Amino acid sequence: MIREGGTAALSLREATRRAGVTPGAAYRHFRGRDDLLAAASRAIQEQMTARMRTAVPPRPAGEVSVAEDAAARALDRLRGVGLGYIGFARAEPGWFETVFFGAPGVGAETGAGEGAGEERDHEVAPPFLALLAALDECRDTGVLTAERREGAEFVCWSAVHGFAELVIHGPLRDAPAEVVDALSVRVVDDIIAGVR
Amino acid sequence: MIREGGTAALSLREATRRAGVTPGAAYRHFRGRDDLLAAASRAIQEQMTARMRTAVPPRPAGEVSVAEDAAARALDRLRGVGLGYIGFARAEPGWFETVFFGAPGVGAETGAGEGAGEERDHEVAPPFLALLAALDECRDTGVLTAERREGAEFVCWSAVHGFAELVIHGPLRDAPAEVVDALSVRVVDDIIAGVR
DNA sequence: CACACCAAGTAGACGCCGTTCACATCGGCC
DNA sequence: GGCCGATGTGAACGGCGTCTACTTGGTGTG
Repeated sequence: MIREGGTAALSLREATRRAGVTPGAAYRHFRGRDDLLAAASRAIQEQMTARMRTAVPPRPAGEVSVAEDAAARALDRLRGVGLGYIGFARAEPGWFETVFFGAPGVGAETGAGEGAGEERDHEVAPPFLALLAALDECRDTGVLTAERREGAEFVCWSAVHGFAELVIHGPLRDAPAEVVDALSVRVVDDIIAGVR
Repeated sequence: MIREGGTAALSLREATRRAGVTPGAAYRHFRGRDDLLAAASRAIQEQMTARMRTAVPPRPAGEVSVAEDAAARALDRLRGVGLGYIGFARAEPGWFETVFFGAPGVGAETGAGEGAGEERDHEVAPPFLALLAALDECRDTGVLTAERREGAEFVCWSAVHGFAELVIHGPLRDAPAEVVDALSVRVVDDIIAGVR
């Protein structure tokens, strides 16, 4: 349901209907619609990281790792993470909409959890972890100084996520695919240049 | 209602209730809830551009415009647009959420309008226009080459909009204000560096 | 073996929502 | 003076999320 129609299209009643069950049964497994949405969001994030992993080709078997090659590989990985993120958003806009946006409303009413043992949802999202790893690799291979590494994840994530939204909801909504392709690499390359 | 609670908090019934009127009356002025939301979005965008205009200090009265100064002023204006955008998103997250995201669902079912004279909503948003103007000024003053100017609006908008989302919904949700302040200028400066 | 127990599901209700339709009302214009 | 269009009303329909009391079927234990 999320896949076609986005977050708003997730209906608890419709979900139970498809499961061949009455609406009340859902409350045996989820605290409510929001909880169901959060569970879906987690499932989607796994798919997303998997896709981002396959988007960047695995390191070639040759072990001739001159420092220069290691740096180039780190840069390629960083580009792959960014382009993979954008690619996922374009391929599955409904899923994408849910991932980083689904759970909390705009109000700050998330405080005052019920129990004490409540595990907060503040664990870092897997796709964000992939970005962190790529940036660390850039620092370790000398592509990024330690100073420039600091906070770079926010700059990179901002640009890539913002572009994804631009393509899905914004003025690039119905631009031809080749234009979006070209702009994708432009955004990723420019942001990497700016962050170095 | 949108201001506190975001897009989802806009209820047509509640709106008519506050207006002291029955729900049906709304349909004399709007085609439905989506149309009301679109009207609200337009109103918000005007407020947003006004705020972005005041965020960048007006040009000093001195008319000693060496080319160098004109370039510096163009750069300042570009920074101001970016920081104003982020500032608006932080000050009014509910409004912000609606502006670039309110109207269409994720599906592409916007086609097949009813009448022939239907004016499409593809007119460019005013805050985006402010960005275009700032970038043009950068080109005219030599800050940006004509080649680099091409498509730069998408790179800039991506970074700034993405950062705003990061602050509102993402891992920077409850970061202290000073950290967000510092990261804001980092993002804006890095993206300008990358785009040049 | 029998029994208590508990997870899972059901039936039905409540209040909110968006939307529609037939009907009232009231002001301005020919 | 009578018409008409804009505006609002009242009631209804179906869908939604959520809650509560009640049934049921399997499982582990005395």
